[in-house]
Amino acid sequence: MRLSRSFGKTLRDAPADAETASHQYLTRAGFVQQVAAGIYSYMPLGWRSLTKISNIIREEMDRAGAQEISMPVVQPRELWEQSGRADTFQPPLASLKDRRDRNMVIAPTHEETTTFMAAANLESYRDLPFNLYQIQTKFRDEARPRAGLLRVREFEMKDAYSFDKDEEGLDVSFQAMAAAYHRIFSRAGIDVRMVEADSGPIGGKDSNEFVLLAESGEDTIFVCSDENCSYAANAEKAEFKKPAAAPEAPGELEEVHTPDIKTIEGLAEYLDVPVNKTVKAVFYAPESSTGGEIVFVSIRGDLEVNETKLRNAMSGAEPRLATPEEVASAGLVAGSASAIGLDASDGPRSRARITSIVDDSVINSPNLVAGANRTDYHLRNGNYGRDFEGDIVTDIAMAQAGDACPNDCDGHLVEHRGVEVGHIFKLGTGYSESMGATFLDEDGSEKHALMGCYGIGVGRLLAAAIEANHDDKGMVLPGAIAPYEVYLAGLNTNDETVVATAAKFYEDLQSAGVEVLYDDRDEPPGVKFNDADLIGLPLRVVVSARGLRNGEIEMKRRDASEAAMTPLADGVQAVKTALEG
RNA sequence: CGGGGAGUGGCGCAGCUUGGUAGCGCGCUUCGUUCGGGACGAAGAGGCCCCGGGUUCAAAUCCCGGCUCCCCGACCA
Repeated sequence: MRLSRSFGKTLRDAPADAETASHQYLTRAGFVQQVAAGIYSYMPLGWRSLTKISNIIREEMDRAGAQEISMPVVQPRELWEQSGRADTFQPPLASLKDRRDRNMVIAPTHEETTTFMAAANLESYRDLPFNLYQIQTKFRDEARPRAGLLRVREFEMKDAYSFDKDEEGLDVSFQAMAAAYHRIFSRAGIDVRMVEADSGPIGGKDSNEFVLLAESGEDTIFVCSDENCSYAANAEKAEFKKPAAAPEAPGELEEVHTPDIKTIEGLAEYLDVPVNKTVKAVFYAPESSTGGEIVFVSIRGDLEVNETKLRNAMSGAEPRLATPEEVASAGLVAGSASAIGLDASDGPRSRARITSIVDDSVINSPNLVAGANRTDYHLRNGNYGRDFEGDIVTDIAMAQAGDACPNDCDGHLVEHRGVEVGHIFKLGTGYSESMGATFLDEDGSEKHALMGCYGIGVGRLLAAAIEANHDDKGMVLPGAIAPYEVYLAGLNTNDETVVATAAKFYEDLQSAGVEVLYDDRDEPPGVKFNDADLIGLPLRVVVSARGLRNGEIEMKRRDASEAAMTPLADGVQAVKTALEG
């Protein structure tokens, strides 16, 4: 493609409100155009990159045995009522009515549609397994799109759905997709980590995210520092070893006066005990609650509550911090509360409205300082089991950098920021039950198919790749996803020999199967070099009067600081060699 | 949804406090010169100043209402 004919122009200045590198460079290089908040058009260069990513994904999905299909973006709301997600999907389903007043939705994902398709064609265990995928537009009316293509409302997504007859089959399908994902990201030239993740409301037992490490990412992940240990997890999911306290004989419960002490740190200092010898109380309520229910969380003073883990402990109900009014009406004394004495069945602190959830850090820690449920008083020597109990005891603590790895190794957790570019789930039978995807098994019994689902955000992957690969001049695109392989610039546009030689070389490269963006514009060298750096193709080739005096052209890799001269006669081969290296 | 910021030629901005001819840089058009890291000269084109209402002789500027976009947070299978 001749740059003079390529639609779209480079911009010297980025829009002032573009803050992240990928947003700025995608806009300046003319890859995308913003249409509305979180809604973008792809221009020719951007779409070529997106197509390259899509093709890599397509090849690897096909290789993994998945079959490509295409499902509708606009679909009847009844499908979503059948699965039960019509009113629960967050962010809210975008809806519209067709001319016959029928309720339609704009699909944010396609579990319903795929399962509907599977149900109509699945009869026997002999039909299983199969895996269906598409690369297609999704719309999610996110509350806050941000950072260019990193978080948008409408986007291209590869979504695949596997169907198996049993758990073993699901494991095989799941592993096949994980392997395909590793190949896809490797071929795209980006370094991702597969991390354990929370499944969230979609449910299922296993879920892994593929995260590209980048400071501008929205996600926090923890990776074990031990090279021989593979532990890596999203902060929402991350576990860690909580060192057990030294065994101590339980002391006698003792009330102490703690005037004006409201924080754990203040309490620990005032009583001269380590923070991890205290237990703090945090009050939550189910998001939807207006009835005064309280979730009373007890966790060791040195730990913070992980609200995702808490949500799972609350059977999926979204937790929110309880309001001061709710806390007061439950008879709890903020700043001096504890689960000790929570069992009193009379009065406002009736257990009917209070669920006690205790982090497992508490049960092995003897003689904790706890609230006395009386303003300005605390208790020494609180012991789980003797003085208080929980309705639920589980891990609800937030991991922090430096915590011990949960695996059997000597490592600790190292914190990274990252962008989630892929997510794979084991769904189980939830959708096959609601949508009726059943089959007759070998023994003649009717069973529900076990499902998995597997997503990749295609545009986000492009943005993430730029976040991870750029410098202060522009993108440094991995070759496999760059819109072209070579940026060919002819300098000295007043020199007929240079122009003719550059044009000839352009034809020669194309004939040799090299994808070339030929900068044939009548622009000064500086403009061409800066645009070459901005667009970030892997290799820059310069034809100039200076070089041609020695019968040479110049080649420079985008990720290299030095250029090298090559005889023009060997140019095509030299370019091919450089692209492979 | 809570908090903050911003809407003026394609992009980046000034003008608004103190109402009175819309301005600058880049980009764009034409001609000439120039040609290895965002060249130079000359002549041009291009603006419902976000929208609606109000005040005023007069509104980009003041007042009221609305819309949009960005950032932080909440949220984000």
